[in-house]
Amino acid sequence: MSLDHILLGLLREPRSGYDLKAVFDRTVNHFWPAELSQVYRILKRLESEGKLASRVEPSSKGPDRRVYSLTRMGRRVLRDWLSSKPLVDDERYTYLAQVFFMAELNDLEATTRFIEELRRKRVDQLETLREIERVQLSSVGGSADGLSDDQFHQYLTLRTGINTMTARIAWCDETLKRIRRRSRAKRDNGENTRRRIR
Amino acid sequence: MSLDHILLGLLREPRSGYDLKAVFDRTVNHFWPAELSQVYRILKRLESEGKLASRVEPSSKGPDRRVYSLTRMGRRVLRDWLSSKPLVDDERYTYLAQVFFMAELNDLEATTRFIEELRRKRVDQLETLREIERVQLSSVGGSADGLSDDQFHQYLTLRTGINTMTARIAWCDETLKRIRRRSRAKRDNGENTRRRIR
DNA sequence: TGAATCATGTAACTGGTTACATGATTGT
DNA sequence: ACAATCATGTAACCAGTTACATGATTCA
Repeated sequence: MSLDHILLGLLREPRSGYDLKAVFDRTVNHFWPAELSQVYRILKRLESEGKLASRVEPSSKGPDRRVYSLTRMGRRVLRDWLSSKPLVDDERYTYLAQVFFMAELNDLEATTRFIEELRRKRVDQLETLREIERVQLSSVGGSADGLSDDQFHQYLTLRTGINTMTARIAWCDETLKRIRRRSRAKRDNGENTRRRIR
Repeated sequence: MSLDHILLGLLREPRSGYDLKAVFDRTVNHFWPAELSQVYRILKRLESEGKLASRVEPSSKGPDRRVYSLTRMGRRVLRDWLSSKPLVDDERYTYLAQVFFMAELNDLEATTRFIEELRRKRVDQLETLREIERVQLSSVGGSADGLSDDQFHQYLTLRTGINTMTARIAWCDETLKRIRRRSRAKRDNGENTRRRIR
């Protein structure tokens, strides 16, 4: 149901589905990616539920646009959702499932390569977030103090992305260290064993 | 497709759906929760795809059990998946969507209460993870060095949970601080404005 | 005797993705 | 002429949840 509310939130200004998708990609994408097809379906349903109203407008460029705006009911639903408790979702991480079973490969170097590759992806993601942060802060003079209330709340969501991404990179580093320590211990142990056997 | 592979992973020892669910809840639950109904459906499909084989056994307690085990193909599929690149999923956070639009309430104290409530949930989750860590480490003498290869990889997934949860709690604290700073600035500013108006 | 646990499964629904269909306008 | 962008939508599929049906065994 959350995409519903995100769309209501973004529609505090009237927009078309196509516009909405563009705004989406620039703003909430980092914690809620969405496909255009899904956006259109939900807009339609929200209108049938009375939370949105739409009118068709000619476009300056390309075909007619269907522009949606909040109804009184839509705004009420949005505010009720904002006033509710923090909604914490289940989280699923495929790559952790891979790590969990990776002993099956019986190859600590494979695990190392895996973590290194993951680290690269995470560094990329962090850089993207930091870039957005830079743009956002520079538009208000470089300090978070200059943000409007709206911008401030949006900025907070960016900060948590940066925080967790940093923690994940730290986990990669911690993990690589643990693997090295383990490999060392194994090698030493192996040598001792061999020596004893001879 | 990940639940598929997780089940294959857990089935390195033959088990029934019911057993599997119990193991699930004790082990991979923190990064991949699953419902029993879903487990049964996927086991059935994996068997029809030739990745699992099953036989019915009488139970010591209750009705007959259908015990699944890996086929050669199942093991190959598991190993291929483990050998592939880290699979990083989209992440969706409803509570961040709430924060993102929360300026609509025009009430920084509401945001404060929201973050405090969230912090409490996160502290609970962290405590759960730490408890699992304690149990796991104490079973091998308190140090990660005593873990088997399998246990070691499993322990790593626990560590990332602990890391990110800690980062999220830090974000709550950082956020509460930012809000206080902002409220102070607003109050001071408001007083100045009022004074100037009079 | 009745609750808890063991055990397997189906059906209806939900929220998402990918692929496809259609077509106008703008700039090279 | 053709690619890029603007613009809206449908259909098929997929992975998950919730609710329900069924029934055996064990223990208080």
